[in-house]
Amino acid sequence: MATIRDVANHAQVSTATVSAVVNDSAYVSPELRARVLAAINELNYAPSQAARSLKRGRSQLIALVVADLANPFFARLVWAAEAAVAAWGYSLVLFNSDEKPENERRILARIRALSCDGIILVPVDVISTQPQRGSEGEPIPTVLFGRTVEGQKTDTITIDNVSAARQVTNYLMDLGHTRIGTITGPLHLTTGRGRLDGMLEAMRARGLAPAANHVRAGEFREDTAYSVARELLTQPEPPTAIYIANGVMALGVMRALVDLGLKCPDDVSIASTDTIPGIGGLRPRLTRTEHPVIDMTNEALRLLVDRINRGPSIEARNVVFQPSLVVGESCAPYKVRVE
Amino acid sequence: MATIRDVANHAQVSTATVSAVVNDSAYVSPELRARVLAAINELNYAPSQAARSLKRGRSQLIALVVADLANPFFARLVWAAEAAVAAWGYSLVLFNSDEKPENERRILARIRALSCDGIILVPVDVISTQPQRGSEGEPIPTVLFGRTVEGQKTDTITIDNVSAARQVTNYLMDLGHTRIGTITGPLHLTTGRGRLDGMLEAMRARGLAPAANHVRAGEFREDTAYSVARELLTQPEPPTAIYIANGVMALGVMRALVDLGLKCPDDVSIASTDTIPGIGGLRPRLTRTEHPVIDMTNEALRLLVDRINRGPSIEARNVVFQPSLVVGESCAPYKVRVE
DNA sequence: AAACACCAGCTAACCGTTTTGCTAGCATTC
DNA sequence: GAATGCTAGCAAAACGGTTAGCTGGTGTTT
Repeated sequence: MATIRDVANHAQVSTATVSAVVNDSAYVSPELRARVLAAINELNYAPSQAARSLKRGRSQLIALVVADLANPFFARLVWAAEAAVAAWGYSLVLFNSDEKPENERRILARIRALSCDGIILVPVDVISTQPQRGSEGEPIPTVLFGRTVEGQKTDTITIDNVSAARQVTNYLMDLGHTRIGTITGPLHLTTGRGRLDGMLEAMRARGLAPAANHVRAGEFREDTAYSVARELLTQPEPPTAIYIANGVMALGVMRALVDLGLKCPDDVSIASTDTIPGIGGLRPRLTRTEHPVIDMTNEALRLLVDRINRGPSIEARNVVFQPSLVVGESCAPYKVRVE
Repeated sequence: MATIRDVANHAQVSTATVSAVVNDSAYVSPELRARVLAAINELNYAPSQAARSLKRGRSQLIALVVADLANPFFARLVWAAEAAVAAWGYSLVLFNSDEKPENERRILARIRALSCDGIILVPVDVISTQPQRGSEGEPIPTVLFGRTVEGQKTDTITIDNVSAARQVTNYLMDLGHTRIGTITGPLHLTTGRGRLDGMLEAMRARGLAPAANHVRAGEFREDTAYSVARELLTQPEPPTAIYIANGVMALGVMRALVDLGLKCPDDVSIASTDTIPGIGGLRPRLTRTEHPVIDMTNEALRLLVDRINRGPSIEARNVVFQPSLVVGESCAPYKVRVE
């Protein structure tokens, strides 16, 4: 393609002038500006991002690293992030760590090589929550999304997981349920841990606690949740209500119910934190918390771009979003079961 | 970060030697190689992708442009593409044209500026199916995905839409249905057009045709399909079976059924081309065709990388995948309706 | 009219790689 | 021992932009 020099020759000006026109970085007389623009048009010139990156040390690339691209929650994040990134004039480079620390390490090295200007990271490994050093030695601007570790020096965007779980659990208890089971996510993640903690806390506040065999690990996965739900519901004294830690697992539980011949909410009440897009169209509608993914993503980008422009001097900011309870038809008041 | 010169100084060799070691592009004595590797390690050196891109004219970036990132079908494509792109040693830059030609134009310009090595494009506009000229003047290697126009000079990966529609329609007719309605996609897309054509063709082969008011445009969207399905089913003589052109719309139709108090498959049979992930867990299971998205994506990348390496000389290849019918419980044999 | 300020536009250095000659040292051959 | 071939490693020129610093022409001030 045409280079800046071709344009300069064609318009009878210097490359500096062409650059000034392209970037609006200095005054150029209307006459020359017109000549340059004409030449650009005629030669179909577009500046090489590679050359720019090299000289400026900025690539106009923002990396998004998600922990599980197959999960609709993250798919939605990707969707929102693409739009936000484009709106700020960057391009989105997408990576999937697939919940594997070794992938994450490889990806972060690649991001460094690409000299991405910023990272939105759903961290898998604790190590990765430490700032990544970039090509200048100072850390690459990073926003951790969704998950954190305590005492973070990085900007973070999170949801109040404890509150989410508390809201849902309170709702179930308000309906009279006391024998409540739960299917949790991985407890080494703040999303998994916090949601279990919130549930336990809410029950404790009313002098309750789930039976030990009513607390099961579902790994945030549909198929695991399916089999765990079967176990949970086929034991001698099954829970009358189940709190499920995320939307994908709720789908698995619904499936288990149908396959076990159980009716929701007649036989068992189901409620979850987090949802999956499209599930809104299904019946019974799930009682769940909704997370403002779009707002969270936009805020993540606002923080990130701000940090890119203002450097590491400013304080780390931790923004916590509040989930909201959306009541569907998947929960019924507790009634003594007729055997 | 450390540059190649830092490494060269530190190891007491020239930059050329460091380059040779890093790229394995020339013989370097074991002794020097060891010194260089040690220096690289010590300085935590990683080559700048920007400088490489500039010099080599290759960026190791592959662009994926999808038409609608909110659609689970494309979300799945993104998931598969990220993995395939990484496996070939590239990074994925993601764009969403949101079905808007003007976005697509902007995106293609951006891709050119980034000097991406290849493009996987779900085209929105006919214009965009013409090859994009890159920084050397020759076209950027491109694979069109899912949709095409006839007489294409570009590599394409498609599904046999006509066959998909035919399979589903035949299945419905085998069950005895003759009054079959359909909710179509946009007819200017080959995916929309082909599926309608396949349905009409299958019916014509048995001397049938859908009533004019039983053919409705659903725009491949959940909400549109919902309202269109309501119209379709509340008219005087509703269809006894509906063929739906994609998975997202099937979800909308299911929702409409529930809201109208109709039972599937007792009151109306539902079948679709294409599905959405996660829908497999729901009841009744949808009768539909499944599209081998992962295979299609892997093949797309194989073609793309091959074209990147071998240039524009080789013939354009058009690979057509076959969908397969998956029978669920959403269809019942036709029976005379008891009014 | 001399001195000066101002500024549009140019020249050239630089960003960090890759790669094309080139050099110099050694081994082989007559 | 001179001529030749071979090759490991180097110096330096790109790649296509950005930008600091310079130049020379114009306008203003005294």
